Amino acid sequence: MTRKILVTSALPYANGSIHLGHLVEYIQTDIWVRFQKMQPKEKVAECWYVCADDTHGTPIMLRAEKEGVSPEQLIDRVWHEHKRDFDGFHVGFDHYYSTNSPENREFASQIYLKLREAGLIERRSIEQFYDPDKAMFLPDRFIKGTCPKCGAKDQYGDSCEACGATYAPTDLIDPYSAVSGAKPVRKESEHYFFALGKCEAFLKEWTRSGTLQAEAANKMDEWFTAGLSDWDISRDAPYFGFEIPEAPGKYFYVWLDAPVGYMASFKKLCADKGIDFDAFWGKGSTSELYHFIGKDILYFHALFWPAMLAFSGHRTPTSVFAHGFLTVNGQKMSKSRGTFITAESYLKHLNPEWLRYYYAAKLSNTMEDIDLNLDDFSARVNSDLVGKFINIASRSAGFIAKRFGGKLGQVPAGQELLARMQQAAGGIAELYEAREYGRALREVMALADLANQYVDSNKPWEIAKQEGREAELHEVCTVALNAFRLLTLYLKPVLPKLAENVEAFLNIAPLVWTDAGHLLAGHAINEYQHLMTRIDPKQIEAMVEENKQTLAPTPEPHSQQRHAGHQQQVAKAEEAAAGWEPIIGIEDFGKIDLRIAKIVAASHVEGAEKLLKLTLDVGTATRTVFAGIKSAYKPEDLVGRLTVMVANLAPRKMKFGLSEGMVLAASDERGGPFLLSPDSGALPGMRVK
RNA sequence: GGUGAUGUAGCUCAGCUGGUUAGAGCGACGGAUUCAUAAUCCGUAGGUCGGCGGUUCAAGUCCGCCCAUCACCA
Repeated sequence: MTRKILVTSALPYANGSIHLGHLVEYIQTDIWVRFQKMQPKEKVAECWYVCADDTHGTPIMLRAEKEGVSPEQLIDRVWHEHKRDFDGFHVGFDHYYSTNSPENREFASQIYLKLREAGLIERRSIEQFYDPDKAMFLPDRFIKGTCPKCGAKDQYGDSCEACGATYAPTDLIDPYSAVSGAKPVRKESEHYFFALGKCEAFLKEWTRSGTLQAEAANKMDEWFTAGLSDWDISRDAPYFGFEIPEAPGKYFYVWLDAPVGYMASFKKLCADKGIDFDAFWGKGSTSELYHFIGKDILYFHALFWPAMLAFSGHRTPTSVFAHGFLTVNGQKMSKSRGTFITAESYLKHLNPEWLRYYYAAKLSNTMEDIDLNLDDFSARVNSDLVGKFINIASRSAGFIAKRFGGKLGQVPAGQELLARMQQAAGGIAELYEAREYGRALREVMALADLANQYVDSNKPWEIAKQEGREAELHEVCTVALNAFRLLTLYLKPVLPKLAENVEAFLNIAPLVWTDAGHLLAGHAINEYQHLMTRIDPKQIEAMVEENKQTLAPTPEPHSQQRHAGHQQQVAKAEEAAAGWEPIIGIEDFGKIDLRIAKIVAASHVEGAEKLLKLTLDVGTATRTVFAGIKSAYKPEDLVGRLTVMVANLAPRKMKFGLSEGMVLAASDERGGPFLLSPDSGALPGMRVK
């Protein structure tokens, strides 16, 4: 069966730089595509890889305004930056486009009209916050105000970064527009909705028939259980995007036209290369369509997108491949720790293929997060790539050049090592196909170990000193270089640039998978030049240092909307502005009755994630308090110790019982909570002031 | 708060439907070697498989509770 394959990576948003988190996805996809392109035409007739910048939405509009340029100018500049970064990492798109293209406008409109015809578009009015100064509606993230729970100032409209509470923007105290500072007003507007609920039967069917990852299927079940709600697909002017047909002043929400960008990008490629578009996107198409995405945007790609396609007369994706997030040194990427590393700065200091190899070594077909441990990174790359793999060529090539005029000898029929390595081609191919790159590379490195053992046991350096053993020496080095060629072939999807250099060294045509079926003999090769250097830890240090940022006191608002593969997972607490709570007078402080309390009993609370139940002796009375300190303290360690409590806090009814006050503890992103303790001598019931 | 996932040697990870003394790579340590931009080869040590309890003839593998990390939803 001949396969025709179209592959996409999610569309990066055009308001930020590409960073190492994004690259997990593009490298994962690129490896898969390169593997497919190495297959013979009888197996894989065509394999195309397209992507584009995701360019619409409020954040882009406002950022352009802030920079004093038009949105078009902004997205044009970012496109070039993104393209440069992807090229730098050898991500080989067949076409990299923009969602702000005529093709995309056409497809988005067309799909919308088809959905409307199918009765899946509904209109109704909703009330939202509106900025009267800027004359625009405000997304939740652009409304700030005081947290209704803890009173922290300047919190976003969806959640508080100080206390973690979540709420609706309408709950904020003294809300203001993050754009103009004006007090937002409530205003009604008509919105367009995609009736996802009506697609439920189809989606359940699609989920079952598609080859979704097990974890993704679980997620889908969760969503089905929760019920599918309508999707708001329109935004009011001013909005940078496409106007909805026959709806003046209404624009497609950026997430509607973003995935459509896959089609638009491919359409343009078709025009350039004469490819049959409908063979890939038409209803009933027998070609394969795969979307590589981050797990955070599964909802869009496994629910909205297939529904949009199915009810607008298109084929649905063959599969959606979701991957996990990237952590660096076991933690979320952090600007202050210097682990929020941009593609650009990585390329300034390090070799892109090191990262490609390391990611590949960590990747599987699951949605699990992967960790970039910088120490492990250099140890692994140096050991595997330079120590094991490159070393095989380096230790054999000299003899061929010096003793045999740069010409390979013969390989005896049935040579054991090479036969074994050749036989591995099928298994390794299956692992690549299944996106089990980590396993694939483990196999390849096991073969590299065998090759080194072969050289070691045949000791060419000894043979070389003995007269009359030239033929033996020639054979050993020829076998070793053939082993090296096979290893290069197996690593080529991961290390395309290195493979190219090896092909030049061995003086051979670009390697394809079927080349595993034959060996090189009596062939003239070129002089060996070192193919890869080791990582110097200083390079990593320099890169991390360069990425360390002093955080601005007032961070600019950023969009919560996640688009394609945008792992914008920077540790949150750092983004919170540092600032003192409102200044109060002594009389205000006097209202707080702080007392020394002795913990006489402490226990876990069934079903509570963070709470411990404390019984406090405050001298004249006993109080029950639920404290969110479970993460830091064991109940048995607390009994008997003294701490400080707010004795006159209004009792609060909680799910688990009545909490009569609170105990004091310190914490921030560096740790905690740490319970307060008085110096010795203090007794239960004493007032703290 | 709800749901899902993860937690196995110093590090990064394998361990399928429960079944002999729990594995690999890297690192560490000891030896060998010198062809190779200190690479390679041989060997050694390291784990109460997050914790507690349960089911079973038998549990890293199943169940419950707890702890930790992460994600999604509200």
